[in-house]
Amino acid sequence: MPALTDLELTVLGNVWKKGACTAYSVMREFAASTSSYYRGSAGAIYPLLHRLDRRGYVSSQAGAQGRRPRRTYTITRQGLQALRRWLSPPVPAAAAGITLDLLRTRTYFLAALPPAARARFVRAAEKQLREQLKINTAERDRYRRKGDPFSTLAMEGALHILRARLAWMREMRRRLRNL
Amino acid sequence: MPALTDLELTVLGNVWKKGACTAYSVMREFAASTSSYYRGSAGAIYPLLHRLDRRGYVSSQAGAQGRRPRRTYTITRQGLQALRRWLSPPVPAAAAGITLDLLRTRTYFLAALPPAARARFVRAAEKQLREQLKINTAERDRYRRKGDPFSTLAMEGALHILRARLAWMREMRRRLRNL
DNA sequence: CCGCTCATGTAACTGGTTACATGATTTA
DNA sequence: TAAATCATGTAACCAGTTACATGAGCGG
Repeated sequence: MPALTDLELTVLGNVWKKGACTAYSVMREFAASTSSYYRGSAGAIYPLLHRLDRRGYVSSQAGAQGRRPRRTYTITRQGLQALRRWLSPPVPAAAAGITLDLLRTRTYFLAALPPAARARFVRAAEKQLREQLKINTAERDRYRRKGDPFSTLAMEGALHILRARLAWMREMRRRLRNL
Repeated sequence: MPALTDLELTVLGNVWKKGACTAYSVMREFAASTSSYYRGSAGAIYPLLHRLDRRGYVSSQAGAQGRRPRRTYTITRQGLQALRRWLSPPVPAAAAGITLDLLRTRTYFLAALPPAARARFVRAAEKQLREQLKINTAERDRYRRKGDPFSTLAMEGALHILRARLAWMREMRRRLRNL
């Protein structure tokens, strides 16, 4: 059987964190998260949890109330083991490597613009970054109030990156002047 | 006709930057880049350039040398226009928003580990980040030597982010001690 | 009783990857 | 002359999204 993907492990982590929960509630969490690269669509989550169930990483209980199916998932020993292995060294290089940054990809081609338009791009980017900083600070605070120190720490990471990108834009503005 | 995707615009930008070039050379560039989220596979690039050609964003010249096809692409006026529009305000919120960070996704679930193992994770992550910092610094220097200030600036952005993630890990180590 | 949210699922689509086929040209 | 690289392409696959269908339960 193939290794679990990052999405599968992230879902597994969610199930672990919540205790018994439905596929729907995991889906909501993904959809609500501002940080999510995955949209958290039903078409991804439902088959994924079936898969985890079949392979023994989670167990499922059919809900007794009513006649319609209401399935709750719980992580198994094997699932917790897989989750812990994922969180243990060695950390794969790809996890630390730089990913897609739509501001960076644009920066490569800034020479295609006249100087004044380059400055406009940078200012617009700074504005958007400040906007994102506001949104994600609010999310960090929500986690903090909920008393979830690890999610708080995770969002803190997102804020670090956002501030770094903002500093990069300020530096860019300076450097563009004498180019 | 639908709007161009970010990948299409990135390829278009590459063609603009190189002047006349083959699909193969664009593919090599993507494959070589450490920053690329796209692998730069033939199966993606070749059809993509055909598409840009059909829609008038690039023009193609069949190579005269030999009897085998050797197609070079050049950006058109319409293509340059699209590229400039991409680089002009408003910057879409998604471009500034936070993306997938495989260290962050792991951080959410660090509570599943015993305290000593958490610290091991952070140290391993720091090690990988330092490794990536070395690799990307070298890439930045390559761009600098080539005299490409915008690509240099772009890689500078990647370095900013890598350093921010490293600082975040150091902070995490401190915070984990009294948790 | 109307609409909203909870809840489960599927079918069609999309866009990129993997793996392969093919052949010319260059280099050891 | 063999191996590597340049060069172009395609077919099968895969994972996630979009859009939809279905129905229960609850609040206004």
